[in-house]
Amino acid sequence: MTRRTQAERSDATTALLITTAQRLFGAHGYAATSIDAVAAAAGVTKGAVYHHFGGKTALFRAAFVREQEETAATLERVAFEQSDGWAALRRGIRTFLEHCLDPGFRQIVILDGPSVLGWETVREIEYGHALRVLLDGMRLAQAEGLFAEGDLPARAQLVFGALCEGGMLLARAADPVAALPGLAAEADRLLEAFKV
Amino acid sequence: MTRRTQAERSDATTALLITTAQRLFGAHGYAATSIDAVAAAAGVTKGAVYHHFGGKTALFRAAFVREQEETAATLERVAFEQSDGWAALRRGIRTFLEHCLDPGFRQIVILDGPSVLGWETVREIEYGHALRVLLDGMRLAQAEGLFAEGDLPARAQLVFGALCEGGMLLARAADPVAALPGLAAEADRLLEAFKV
DNA sequence: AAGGTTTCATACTGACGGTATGTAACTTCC
DNA sequence: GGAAGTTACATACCGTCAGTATGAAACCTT
Repeated sequence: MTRRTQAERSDATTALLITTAQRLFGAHGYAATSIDAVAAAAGVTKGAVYHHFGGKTALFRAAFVREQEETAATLERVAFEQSDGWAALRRGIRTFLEHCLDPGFRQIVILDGPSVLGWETVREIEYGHALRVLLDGMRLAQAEGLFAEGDLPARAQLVFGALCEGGMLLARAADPVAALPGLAAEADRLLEAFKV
Repeated sequence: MTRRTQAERSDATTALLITTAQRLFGAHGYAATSIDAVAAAAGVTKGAVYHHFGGKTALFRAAFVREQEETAATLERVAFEQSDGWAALRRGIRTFLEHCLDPGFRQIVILDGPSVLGWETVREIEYGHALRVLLDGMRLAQAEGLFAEGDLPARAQLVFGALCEGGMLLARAADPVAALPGLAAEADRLLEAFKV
């Protein structure tokens, strides 16, 4: 093997483990995925996992954070393309719903996340990613005079909960692509509740 | 022990197991609760559990259904006291949020349910209980001409998702009793989105 | 009351999360 | 540039727990 620094070795293994964990946890769920399975799929053994992560929960948390990072990045990208805060919110809703068509995202973030990490931890992470983007959009819309006064964090949370349900609903639809517009319309309507 | 019929023995043990499972799953979560622990707390052994239930998941499912039954009963009771469909919906929202102050309900229904049973199963059960009451309320309000046309099941689902988030938010508040009115107001506002 | 069925207890197996310990790869210091 | 020490991993092992097999006790049928 070519000579690598410790940092390179460590980073490569860690990154590979997170990617592998994301794939397996996402495909089969947390409970049905053993640490040995993740390690084997990554070409290492359990020892490596426990060297880099505190335990199975910590490994899952890393995969969860990765999902959140990817989601937030996508949301921010499409939001920036919009002209005003309100358009960004509407576009974000649609994008989030589409994002829920990824089975791995649904399994890790929506289904297993709260159970494995607890609600507090999940929301803490989301406040730094997907939920932050939503809240930023609401703040922007409010600054533009389009959004009613009120408890914005709570409001964002409620809408976020509705969107997660919408995403699951969409994924179960016989034809998700066809179901998206109608569902997005209902979600948009939810948002209208807070229009000034 | 006094002589009992088989049906009495069976029903008594089953009921006791469900109640005990509800308590332990609710207090410590699904993963941290062993079948042996439930059996011991109910004064029987694992053999009895596996005689009456297909496995740990089936036992949890029974506890989940029980939670739903209790929730739906409470919601229906308060809804019947209201004068019209819209008032019933508003009262139901408030009652559901209060119901989320029960840690066992949050743990079993909101946190562990989707992960353990899967989203399909959870929603199937909820469609026969809590979600059905919400949908009935929406249908009633619509029949009274107060509720806008649209995909009611999807709408109920979205609102339900928002309410679950609201319930978790409420439970985390430093003073839930004080936080309830504000949160209920935000949730009510969500509902206003569908007012004609 | 004898034989059959239901209800449950006991004994056991395999899988898996986690730990302890050993070893190879890399870094630091002389 | 080699010894000493640290980091990155592998291997072996333990405890826990879901699930199964088997047997005994309670109940039912005739």
